[in-house]
Amino acid sequence: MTLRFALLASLSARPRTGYDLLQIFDSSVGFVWHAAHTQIYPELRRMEADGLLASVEVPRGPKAHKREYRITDLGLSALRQLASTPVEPSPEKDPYRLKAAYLEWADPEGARAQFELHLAHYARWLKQWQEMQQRIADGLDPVVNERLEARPAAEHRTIVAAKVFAYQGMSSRAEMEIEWAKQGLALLDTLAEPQP
Amino acid sequence: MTLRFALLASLSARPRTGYDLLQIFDSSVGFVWHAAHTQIYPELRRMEADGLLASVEVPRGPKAHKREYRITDLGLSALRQLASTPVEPSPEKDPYRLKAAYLEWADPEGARAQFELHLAHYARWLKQWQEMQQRIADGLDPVVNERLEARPAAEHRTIVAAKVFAYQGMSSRAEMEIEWAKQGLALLDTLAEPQP
DNA sequence: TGTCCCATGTAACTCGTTACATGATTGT
DNA sequence: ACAATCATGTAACGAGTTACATGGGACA
Repeated sequence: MTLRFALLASLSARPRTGYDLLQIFDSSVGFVWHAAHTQIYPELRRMEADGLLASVEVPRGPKAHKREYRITDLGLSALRQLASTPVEPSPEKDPYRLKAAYLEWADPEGARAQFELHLAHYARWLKQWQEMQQRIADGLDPVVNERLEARPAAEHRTIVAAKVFAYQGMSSRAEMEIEWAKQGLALLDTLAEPQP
Repeated sequence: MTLRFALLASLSARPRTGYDLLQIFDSSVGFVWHAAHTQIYPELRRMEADGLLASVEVPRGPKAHKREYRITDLGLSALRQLASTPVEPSPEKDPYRLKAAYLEWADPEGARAQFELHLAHYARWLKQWQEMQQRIADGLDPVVNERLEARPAAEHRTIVAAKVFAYQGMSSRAEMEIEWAKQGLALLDTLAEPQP
């Protein structure tokens, strides 16, 4: 259902091909919800079968085609419904904390490497998310700008605020993860010291 | 693989039945990695087939039985291997931030209800995780204590520190989520005000 | 005798990943 | 000519959820 929501939301700005959506899932939206082409293409066809999308074949060069999907009225109401229905957060499944809980079974180098990977990963993404947040706030993100053009001016404030708020949340998460990984490395140092 | 890790780790303290593990997955370990009985029972059988576990049938009453699993040497080395091998964090899939990014499609009450649910959920769990952390630090958690009894005293410091550190991470996550949800509610208030 | 709790299962389905494939177009 | 990019697909598998099912044991 979440992929569906992401696709409906992306297509609510303007019609796009599966490939266009793939690009978006490798950048903006994909910074929050990743999906592979092997999942996107079949899902688009299913959504069309369900009446949420409609598609046209667009020629490209003399022989090739691409298929462009637009959201239908049914799709729009599905999007509004998904967006408006609160969902109970699911039971936690946190692979990093789980692994950390059984740290005693790891050799020290393995444990250290894990925290360092964790740190590097979230440091890298923190940068991405912060840049994205800045870009949107400055009105420089092309995907968001396309959306603004398609929507009435009265909505612009909300649209920008929502996107900035989402990426801000991603950044907070990253900062928390970085802090935690640093504490993990510090913990390994203490555990390496001989006991008093 | 993560469920396997969780099961191996749980069984490294002492032999247990599927039902025992279920209890644990409804409390301690399950506060970090949730799993249902429909997933646990078949996985235990597969792990036995793979030689990671061995089981015996234990009578209970005159007619009924239960099956108790213990970790084998192969299982122990699999556990050590899983614990020691660093894993690259996966691409982000964050349903909360995704939904927030398209807040403009939600009706205001729906959006508010979502943030309130989010807040209540993580407030509830923050309490659980903090209590668990305290209980372990104070040597009062029965599951951790069983583990300590089964392992040499030299490891005790590491075992307790790892568990406390994991639950500390869960708490940090919860605090971040609570803060974010509060900002979301505040954002909805600003958006409800008329523009200057 | 009824109601929990103990204890374990199957089957169908959804979601997501990985591997394998194909062919046209654009630019150097 | 070749490489990179555009564009889309299938198939097998693994992980996880939901629904459906069953039966014994303990205690009031």
